[in-house]
Amino acid sequence: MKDITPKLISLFKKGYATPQLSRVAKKLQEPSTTLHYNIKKLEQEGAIKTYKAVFDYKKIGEGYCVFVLITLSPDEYGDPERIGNELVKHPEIESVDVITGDWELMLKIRTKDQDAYYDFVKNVISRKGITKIKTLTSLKQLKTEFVEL
Amino acid sequence: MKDITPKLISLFKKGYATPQLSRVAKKLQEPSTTLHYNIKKLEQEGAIKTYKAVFDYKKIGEGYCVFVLITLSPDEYGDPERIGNELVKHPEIESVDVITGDWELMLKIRTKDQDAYYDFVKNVISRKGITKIKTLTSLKQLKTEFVEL
DNA sequence: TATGTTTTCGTATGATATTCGAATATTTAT
DNA sequence: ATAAATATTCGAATATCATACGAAAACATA
Repeated sequence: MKDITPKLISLFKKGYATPQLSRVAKKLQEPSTTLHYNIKKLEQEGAIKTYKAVFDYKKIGEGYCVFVLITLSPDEYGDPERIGNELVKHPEIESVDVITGDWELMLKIRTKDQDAYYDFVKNVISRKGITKIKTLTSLKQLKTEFVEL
Repeated sequence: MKDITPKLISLFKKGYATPQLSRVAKKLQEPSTTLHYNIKKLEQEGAIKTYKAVFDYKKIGEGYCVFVLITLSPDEYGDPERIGNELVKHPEIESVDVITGDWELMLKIRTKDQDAYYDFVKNVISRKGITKIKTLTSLKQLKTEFVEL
């Protein structure tokens, strides 16, 4: 056994997919060359960043999902993007937003289980610059990435 | 002009893409037939829900992004999934989660601008069953759907 | 160790995207 | 308004690619 699956998941999480021209052509009843032209234009304009897979995250060992609200320390408060751009690197993090209101950053994180999340908090989130976090645990995901579950 | 673009965006938001076998094969240095077998298995198991595009949402007229924390009325509190499953239908909503803590539901919503969001709140969110909402506006998106921006 | 099942992977085939060029539509300049 | 430049549509030919198939290997089960 080669166990290619985790490698596939890792690739498809961010890309390595492509539009299915023939299905689109059938659906929209337009010539595929015209669609091709329009799609390439969207890609070149940067309107489309990538094509990727959406998973049933429970089935790929990432069933635990949380939102993390982050309060930055006074010295980091002025530049939330600095810490945000470090967090972005971690594969467990689905999204990072600088936000308004009572907190400075919002993360969406997926891990295997609560234990794995606790490790992640210890190793990644509990660092200088982050004063306090509030974790909102997802009990049930009804829709993600525009895809109904 | 046919203005196919909005139709394409609508389709690619949820699907109409497919794995790019040849690129994966080159990347992983594995025979494409073996990869094909493994990918089909993931799809049949339901581990992969769909393949879709990730956009630069500013460039497709959905630059305004917010997180909405929802407090349900006492009579709806026991079954947050009911209202959640109604919300799921709206194309502006990227994700819907039932959550723990001070609120019952968490939404991620994308609209053109603040005006469009206000309309959305009036028409969709301000309804019986939803007592109170707290909107956290995204000032800057650093990562979304596992894709760095 | 034998038997059934799953996984790998080459070959052949069918399906599909992409290129190209011409026609049409749209925008821009005068 | 008209012409010129540019952008978009789309059919035909080509090149690329995914998929079906079958054989061999790996793995699991008894």
